[in-house]
Amino acid sequence: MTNEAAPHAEAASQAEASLQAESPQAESLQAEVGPDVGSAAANGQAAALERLFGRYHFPPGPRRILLAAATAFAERGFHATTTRDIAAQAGLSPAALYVYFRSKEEVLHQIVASTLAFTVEVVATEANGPGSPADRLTGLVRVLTLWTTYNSQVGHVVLYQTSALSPEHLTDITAKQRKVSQLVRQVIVDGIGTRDFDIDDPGAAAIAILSLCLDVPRWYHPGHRLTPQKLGDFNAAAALRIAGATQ
Amino acid sequence: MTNEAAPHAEAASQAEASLQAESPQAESLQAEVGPDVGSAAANGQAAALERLFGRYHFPPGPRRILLAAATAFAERGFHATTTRDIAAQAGLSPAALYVYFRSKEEVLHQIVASTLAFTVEVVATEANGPGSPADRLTGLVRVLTLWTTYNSQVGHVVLYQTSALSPEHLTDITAKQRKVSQLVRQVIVDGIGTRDFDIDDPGAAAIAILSLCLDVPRWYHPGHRLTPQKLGDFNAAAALRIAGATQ
DNA sequence: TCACTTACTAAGCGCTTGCTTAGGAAGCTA
DNA sequence: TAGCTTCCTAAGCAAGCGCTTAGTAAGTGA
Repeated sequence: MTNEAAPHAEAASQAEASLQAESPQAESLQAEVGPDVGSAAANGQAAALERLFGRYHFPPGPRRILLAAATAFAERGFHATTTRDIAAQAGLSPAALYVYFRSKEEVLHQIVASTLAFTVEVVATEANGPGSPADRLTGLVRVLTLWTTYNSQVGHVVLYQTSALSPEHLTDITAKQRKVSQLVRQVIVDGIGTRDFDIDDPGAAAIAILSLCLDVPRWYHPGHRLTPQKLGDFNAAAALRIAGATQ
Repeated sequence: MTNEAAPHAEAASQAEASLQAESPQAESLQAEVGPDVGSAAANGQAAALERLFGRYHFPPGPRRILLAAATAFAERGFHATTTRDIAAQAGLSPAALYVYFRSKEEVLHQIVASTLAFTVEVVATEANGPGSPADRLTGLVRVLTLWTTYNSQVGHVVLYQTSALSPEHLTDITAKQRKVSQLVRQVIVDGIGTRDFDIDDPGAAAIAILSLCLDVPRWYHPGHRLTPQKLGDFNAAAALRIAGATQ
């Protein structure tokens, strides 16, 4: 309340601005979805997050806090995580969090917003790519499945912790989530138009196909017998079947 | 800690015993999945919960607390809900909760356990029913979708709040969840055996089909343009397509 | 009438929470 | 060396938390 225009939340605010304004070079979006070859699966989650927060130019201090918070929020949930937990995991004092962020809730918002901003980029690239609607749907489902599989931890946060956001932040996040749904829906509508797909209700089909991809963080854990690649291929094939793709 | 064999947690313990021992007459399981005809959609969620807790013989006191807690856990999450919230919503004093339950965590466990016990019953009835594998898969997906749609609130709790359970309770709950997955998987395996279905990986197919049904509480809210019936039909058709049902 | 049971509540304890305030050490610039 | 900036911490406050203890009003059975 007394912290309305706190001078010390600048790093986060700058990053927030850059989140909206700047679009980093999209040369290798697909490569960035997953971990580097050879990196351990478990560590891959943290490494992917490090890269994500790096993309949006968070300085080292905020980045350590965001990384620690994302892991804790995923494992225990927002309300079960204390600011002391986050600070300890980041190797900082409890007060450090408030040097970079206005509140614990803002930490959550930064995590969710940057994750979703990247997701929208990745999905849009595939949805608006060249090729037939079937090709675009395949690419989209594969890349989204890879993303949720490799990043199942932060996926948990984006999907199941957003109710802890303030109303304003929730509006922002809901808009980004709707954007992803819209992109999927458009590919299906296009496919119906070209008679590549045969399905009555494109809205319901979009929801079902998104469910395949977005339900992953609920049950997947690193080391599952289905590798991210296998799961991406399976979901892509299942999506084509749901859409009634004509062979 | 000091409450190891508290005499006042008897109501819950008795209900827990009956939860495991007794199987109520399954005459009209399907009818019980949804609300009574004519009841408002929003109230239907509370009415369905009332019926559920009635099935498992919770006395009126515990029942009021379970109902209030289920609603609050669904809307705000376990950790964001206080015992005072629950008691106030139930019209009781904060201490009343501890007359019937050992802890707030036990309230959560009772909600999740009774919900899942009923889910297993409903799904098992469809999975082991008469008819071809395609008929059984259709019935299973339709009834499970109706269940998650009509009960999206408590669905939220069962699916996304279980990490707040104690290790012992979590083991119990995970076993029940696995039972549901097993039932779906078996129908698909049967269908592959009879050549009704054409799919390489029955495990992955079971996961995908369950995702259609279980992702519902994440996005569905009463009043959505897709009615529970429409959604049940759509998901049943989508499940057949995923399984590669031969027409 | 009186012992007993049922179904709760008033009051509050000990602890943890998110967050604030005031300040300090280390490094850079001139 | 002096002044300034950067990056962070020690200490603690007010509020709220889960849960306990001791007790009471309203029935019930003999």
